[in-house]
Amino acid sequence: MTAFSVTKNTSSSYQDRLDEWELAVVDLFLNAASSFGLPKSYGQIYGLLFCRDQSLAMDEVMKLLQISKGSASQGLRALRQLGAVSSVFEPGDRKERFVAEIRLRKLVGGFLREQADPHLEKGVARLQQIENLLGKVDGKDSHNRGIRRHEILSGWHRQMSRLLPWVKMIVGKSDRLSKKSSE
Amino acid sequence: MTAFSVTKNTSSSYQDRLDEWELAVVDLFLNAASSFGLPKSYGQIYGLLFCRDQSLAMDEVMKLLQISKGSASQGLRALRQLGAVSSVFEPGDRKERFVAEIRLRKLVGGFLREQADPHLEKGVARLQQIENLLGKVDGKDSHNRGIRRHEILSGWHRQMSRLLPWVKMIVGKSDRLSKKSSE
DNA sequence: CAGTAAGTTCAATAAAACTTGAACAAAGCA
DNA sequence: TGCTTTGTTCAAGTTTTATTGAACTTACTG
Repeated sequence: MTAFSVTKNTSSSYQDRLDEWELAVVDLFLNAASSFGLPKSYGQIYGLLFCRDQSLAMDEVMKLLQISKGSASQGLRALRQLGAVSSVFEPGDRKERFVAEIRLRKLVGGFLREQADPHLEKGVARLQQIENLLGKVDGKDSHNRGIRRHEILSGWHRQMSRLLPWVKMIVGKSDRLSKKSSE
Repeated sequence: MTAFSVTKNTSSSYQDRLDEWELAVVDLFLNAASSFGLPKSYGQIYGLLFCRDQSLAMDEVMKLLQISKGSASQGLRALRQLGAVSSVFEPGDRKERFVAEIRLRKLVGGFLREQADPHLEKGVARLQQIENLLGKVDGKDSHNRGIRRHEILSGWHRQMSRLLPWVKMIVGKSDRLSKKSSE
């Protein structure tokens, strides 16, 4: 709210404000992050880095997005863990600087690796647990029913396991027409 | 907690408690729901129906899961909207009864239709908005950068649009070996 | 019709998730 | 070593989201 109107802001080398289109992109990623179940601040940070050609350091991210040190630190760490940003060290500078990964295949791959794969693994354990509980069921009807449900869940698990590799394949394997990068 | 131990509970026709394996399944779906960004109660409700051969009415769901009327009502409605449960009316009974959809293809299809497709549509609008904002950028460098980013985002959008149909295809097209249903 | 059962709504409440910032560690530099 | 910069951690605070239950509709039923 209360935007300081349309100040030119074309003064010197560094800006401390985002362009309007950058704000829109940041907001786009903010929303995207929520719908992938990630904190909004992660989306903002990624969005900002996505907009920039130059790497940014943590304090610049904090200032530009007006988020706290804690959020910036945790967000950048998580994004790196996801493979969505990588860090670079300019020689003769102690600060760690960050750039966004813009290859969709990498982004999707990282997300699946960090989010989907762990769920599938937990799924195995849960199925096992259900199987165990089926051992000590009194009623025969319930036991049979349980067996059938366990079979269904196992089938689903198998199918999801198969799906993920396809997703990783399909994304990024498009007509490599336009520009060189970005996929 | 404080389970009334291993009471036989095989007495008469209706039980008011879940078997241990059923509790485990309900919990599995509770967790699954959270990780898909849906309220936990939706997962519980679906999980319960998934376990049962017979349809359940809303009051039975409430009692078995110990959730409120509001949660049950909203949960069942949302799940039906997602295509994850369907309702049946026993003749001569005023109550609406519910059963779980167990075909994975249907579940995934419904989820994508209700969750992913809307996001893709909103994406078109957002891209348009960014394009508009690029019209009124002062700096040439920023403008160019914005154009490039817009192209990247458009490419991503196109790829995601392509991916979804594949997902719907792949899921459920497995070796139709074991049982007849469940896919 | 009045009475009742089934289901919805939504403001209030509870629970979960995110963000903050001050205290803390780590490491370069003088 | 002491000073400074960079980055992490986490308890407390804030915001968001989900759940509850009482009041309200709807529509059977006698």
